[in-house]
Amino acid sequence: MMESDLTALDAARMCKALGHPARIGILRQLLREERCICGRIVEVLPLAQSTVSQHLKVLKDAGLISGEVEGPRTCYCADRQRLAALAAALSAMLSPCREEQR
Amino acid sequence: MMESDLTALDAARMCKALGHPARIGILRQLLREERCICGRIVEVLPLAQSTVSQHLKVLKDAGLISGEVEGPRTCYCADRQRLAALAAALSAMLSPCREEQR
DNA sequence: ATCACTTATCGTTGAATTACGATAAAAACT
DNA sequence: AGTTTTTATCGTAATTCAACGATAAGTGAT
Repeated sequence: MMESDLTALDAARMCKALGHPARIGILRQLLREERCICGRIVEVLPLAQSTVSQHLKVLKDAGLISGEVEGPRTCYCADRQRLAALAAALSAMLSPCREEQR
Repeated sequence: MMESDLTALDAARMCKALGHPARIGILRQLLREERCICGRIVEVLPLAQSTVSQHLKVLKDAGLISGEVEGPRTCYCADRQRLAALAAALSAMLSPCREEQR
């Protein structure tokens, strides 16, 4: 047992965070390059730095990415485990015989 | 090959639709009872009929449920295939060796 | 034809989201 | 100390969302 089940609320929070093309793009980029500084993402996306920073915050608050300060910059990483948990939770919704989830 | 790949935009649209606890609840209910009339969902959720109807529309526009009129009522069904496609798309994001998606 | 029932839509309100530029804050360099 | 670099935060405007009650529109029964 992995104890990574999500509550419906947690799943909703994550989905909400993923519910914007820019944030999907950021997550993609983070998965592609493993580690990314904010500025790198700003390079890739057609958005202002402040906007990207806000999107990063949303993703972080949802637990989909982590960011650690490294000197003057902040290095972001995708949380693959959490993303996997979300995918699993959606799949689990489909299986007919599942125990009640909170 | 199943040709059910999602564009990032489509995935974002679906996630956005799932990004509200009420809509997760509606989808759950629909998966539990297979077919549900709008009124049935109104019974289960603590929301006004008009609000539920709106949420149903959002889910339908995202392609996560379908609804067909049956006389005076409308019968809704979860689109398991689409939900599975979303779960698969999220999982696919995690696998390192994947072809470019649009 | 009228009535009851069911659901979608309209109109409205308040709250949240999205985007941006400007600014602040922290670290590294000269 | 001052400058540069990098990022988070603030303030703001425009848009969208969420919720509700009221209403309309459709069907079926009396």
